[in-house]
Amino acid sequence: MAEELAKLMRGVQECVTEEELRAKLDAAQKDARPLRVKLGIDATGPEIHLGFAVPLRKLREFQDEGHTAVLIVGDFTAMIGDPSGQSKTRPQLTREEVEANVVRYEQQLYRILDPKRTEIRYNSEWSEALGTRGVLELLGKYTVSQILQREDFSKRLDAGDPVFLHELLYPIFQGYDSVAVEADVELGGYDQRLNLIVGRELQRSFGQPPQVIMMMPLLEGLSGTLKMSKSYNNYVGIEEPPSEMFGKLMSIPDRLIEQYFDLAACADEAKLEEVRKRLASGENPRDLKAEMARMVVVRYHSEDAAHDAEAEFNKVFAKGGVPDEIPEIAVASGSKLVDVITANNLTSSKGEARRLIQQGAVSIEGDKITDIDHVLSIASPVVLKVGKRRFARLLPG
RNA sequence: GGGUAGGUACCCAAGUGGCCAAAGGGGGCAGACUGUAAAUCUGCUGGCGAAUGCCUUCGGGGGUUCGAAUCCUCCCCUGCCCA
Repeated sequence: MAEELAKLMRGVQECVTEEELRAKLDAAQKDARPLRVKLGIDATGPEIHLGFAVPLRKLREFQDEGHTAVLIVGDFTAMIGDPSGQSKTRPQLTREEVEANVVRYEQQLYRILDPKRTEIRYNSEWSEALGTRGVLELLGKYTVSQILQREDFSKRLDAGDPVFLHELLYPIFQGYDSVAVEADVELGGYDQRLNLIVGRELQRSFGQPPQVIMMMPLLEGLSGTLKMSKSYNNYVGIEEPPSEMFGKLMSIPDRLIEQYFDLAACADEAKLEEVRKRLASGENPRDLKAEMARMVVVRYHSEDAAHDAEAEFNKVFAKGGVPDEIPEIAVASGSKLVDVITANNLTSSKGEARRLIQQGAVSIEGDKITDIDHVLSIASPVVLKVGKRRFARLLPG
């Protein structure tokens, strides 16, 4: 019991409150009633990334103790868009798009979660049923100043940026999900703090025992400036091919190494201590980074895949070699290099292709091409390299 | 409803008649170097064209002008103050 609690508390940034969690775990055991552990998923995009994997793994730990995972697809709240951070209005998705995303999401979810103890619910189910009267009643349970405590809003207000009324309601609806599914515990990233607390308080207003909330640390994105997020395109998807994953992980700034060992590679405390020591000892951070990247690839693919990915990375980037599998392009004799590059999406415009050529980023069989008007005549297959990581094999055709 | 400040490229943000495809920063890409796709330094960062060039882009429409992101006008949107 104490063991279970300790396990569940590991890696949690903040828990409100640990005592309540202990009591709930006790009661669950006594009554043989599994806890309902809620986690909201963002189905505005089809991919699960390493950052979201953090709370998902915690959810799995709950499942391993026999508890039930309740995943909430925020198709209703998606119409509002989580106001955390930005003032952007998110693109509104149709029901069909959201459902398609959820289908893709599910297979990814079950790489981490146990499907037998998983319940997936759409929050439109109860939010839409609320009706105008119900909404008003719900809104009567919370005050403006409570919502405005939220830093996102107060910052935007102070900065003179617009805050729309419907955004203010986002936390309320998200909180109401907890009431609707009678959550015992809710997990989330630390940035979800206020949303999670609202859930607690609404449950209280509805006469339910308030959920315990557990916040997980946020994983920083690849460029190290913002949290990992689909909207910033700084993420590693858990279903990305091994070499892609490995390469992306190798690109993180050095200062994120420990964090990635912890949150992405799931290293235990002993390992983290070792990493700290080795970093401090002046060991080449690259090797540590490679170790971390390997651990992550092993986790989502396999030992073999990790080996191959690393071998390929070394071959291509450390030694300037060529990846094993590259697209093949048949080139009619007399074609212009710029056209071939552009037509095959190695660049997004001819202008970009020319720029890259001028910058010395394009080579054929290792020979740098500097003439932007270069005309191709291919007698036998040759390797075309554009920038550091775009390759193609040119075939006579 | 009145007053006032704004709406600029992927994001933030300068520009207030021609030198503006539009400063600067971020992000992205590339080169050098290296320890890697880290750090650092440098360059590039709307499209088409071989090119003098042409086309699209400064909230939207209309207008003034040889010429507009910049001026006028109407409209839409946001902040702030007043009612």
